[in-house]
Amino acid sequence: MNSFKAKAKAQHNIDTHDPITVTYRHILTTNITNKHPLRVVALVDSDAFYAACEMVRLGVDRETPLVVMQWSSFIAVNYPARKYGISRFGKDLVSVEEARKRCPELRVVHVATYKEGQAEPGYFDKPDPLTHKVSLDYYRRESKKIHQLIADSVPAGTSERASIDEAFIDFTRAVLDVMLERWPHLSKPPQDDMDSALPTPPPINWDGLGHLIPSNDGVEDPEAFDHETTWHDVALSIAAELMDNIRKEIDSRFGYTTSAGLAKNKFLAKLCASYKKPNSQSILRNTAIVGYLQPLPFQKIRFLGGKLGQAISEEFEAATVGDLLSIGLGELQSKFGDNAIWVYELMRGIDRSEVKERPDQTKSMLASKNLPKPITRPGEGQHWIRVLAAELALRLREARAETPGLWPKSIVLHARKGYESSRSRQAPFPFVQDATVDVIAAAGDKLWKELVGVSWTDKTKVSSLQLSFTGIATQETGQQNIEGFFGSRKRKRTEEEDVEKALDDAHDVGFSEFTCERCSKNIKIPWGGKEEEMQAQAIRVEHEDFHFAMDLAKSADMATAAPSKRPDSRSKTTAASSKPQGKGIEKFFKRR
DNA sequence: TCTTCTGTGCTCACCAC
DNA sequence: GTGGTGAGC
Ligand SMILES: Nc1ncnc2c1ncn2[C@H]1C[C@H](O)[C@@H](COP(=O)(O)OP(=O)(O)OP(=O)(O)O)O1
Repeated sequence: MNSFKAKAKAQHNIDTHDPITVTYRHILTTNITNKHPLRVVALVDSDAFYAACEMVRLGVDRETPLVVMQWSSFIAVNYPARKYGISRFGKDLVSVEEARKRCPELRVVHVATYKEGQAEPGYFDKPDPLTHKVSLDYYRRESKKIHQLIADSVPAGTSERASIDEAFIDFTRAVLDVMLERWPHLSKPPQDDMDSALPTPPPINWDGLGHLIPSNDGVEDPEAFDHETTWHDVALSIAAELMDNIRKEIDSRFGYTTSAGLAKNKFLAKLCASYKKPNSQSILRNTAIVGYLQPLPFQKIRFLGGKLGQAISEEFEAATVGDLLSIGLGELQSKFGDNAIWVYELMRGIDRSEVKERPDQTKSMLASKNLPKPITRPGEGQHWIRVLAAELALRLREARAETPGLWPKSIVLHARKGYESSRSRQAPFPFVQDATVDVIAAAGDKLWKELVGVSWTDKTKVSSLQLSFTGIATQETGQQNIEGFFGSRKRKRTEEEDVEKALDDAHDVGFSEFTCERCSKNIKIPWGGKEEEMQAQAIRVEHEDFHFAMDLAKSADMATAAPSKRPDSRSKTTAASSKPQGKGIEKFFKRR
């Protein structure tokens, strides 16, 4: 209930979010900043996104409980399934079997995987992590469709892709447009005085606009809960209408339900989006901000979950945002340096960060594989690099189909040995007509040798590999020539041959053969069942090992001859000397 | 569902050199 | 530009 009262308002200035006088200038300005008094930001989040994607793909009913698995863990659990106590993090419920026992009608879907380095991913009931590689491509594509629809539904440049299933929208511009359309007199300031205050705002009917987070700000008098309507509330209600329309459109067009939060800035929008889920939206009026924040344990807030939050909590014996409100800025600064202002403001719901449009295309593309059974032979590495290359080839091809000029600047290979942190090597990725598996794998192999070649021993175990493209952008001039990039290669392959070969890799029947990149030799491999596949793989790995050994001999010579690259320049610039312990509090920005 | 937590597979931002 | 880290979904 929100009665429209004409009582004189008592301005309390302690509350930063108090109504400030909104003028005609505010309504008519074309320059909307993050300080605009009617600023409204929304955060939209798809409900149980991967699970929703699979429900759409399989055409299952909305009420069907469904989980998405990645190996043996739940990566997404839809809301019907959550009712059975199945959760992503459940410690009392870990196995699919248990989940099925609790919920017999549960649909269980494993994410798509590449089997044995095939050219395209497929769905398997119980893929083997030793031989398969996860593909998240479908979710990225669905995400893109949703973001495109959002971007097309709001003024240009007012939406931001925040993650695979989240987007921010700055509704301020759109809201002002609606206001002027709905109340034309707002464009005519009395006596042409742009700085005169707007008339009293109209009453608002919040019905159907979402969940209003209560304005319970700790005041005892129930009358005090009933705050007067402000122009910012009007702005929120209009944004809520717009948001609701967009959410309905996402649902009817693509079948995805979403939840949204609406508030005066990004931080608060994100925070209130989770107030009520799923398929719902929540509204945080300025009068409700303090009340909503106060009981919140601040260590749940972004960036405060780690050491900084822990340090603050110990220093001030505080747990909630409310506990911290009594700490002055000076005191906070004396203990926590530059971050103090940012923390101080956040605790008060202040966040000036802008909603900024991000290019649709990501700047990097990563294909990675954790190796449950670490590899002990370099040839196995080449096998997995080929698998990763196949995925990158497909994804780059997709991206280029949409944006033809796209090309990555560099290719990077990361490898983790045992429990050490991972090491990487990168190289330019010169333009070729078509990014085939072969071209990418060859570049990856080269990096693989640089990375582990000279240092490979009997005891070397590589437990993780990541191959990625970085600096993906539409191509500018230059670097059209690949001649000499793969020095050892004699024969120049045509694009058609490359495509053909990539397809062969996946689809040949009976007895197959592969052409070795290095020696151009055609090597026969069995094809057919699981058994044959394993044999084929063994042959491939064997052959790769052979080349690797040859290279090793070569590069070992080179290493002793020219130690310019990488011998032990490491040992000098490590730990003690290199890190100035982070300036100020930056060292606290490490989780856990 | 609702004491945010796992490990895996991502993307991005930032830092030192 | 290269290589490493941290943060979040
Ligand atoms: N740590 C992770 N590793 C891999 N994938 C993740 C991880 N966290 C989240 N995802 C994926 C699966 C999720 O469906 C998708 C969106 O994440 P998120 O928004 O946090 O949860 P959700 O969409 O599954 O549920 P909710 O409805 O609560 O938002 O991203």
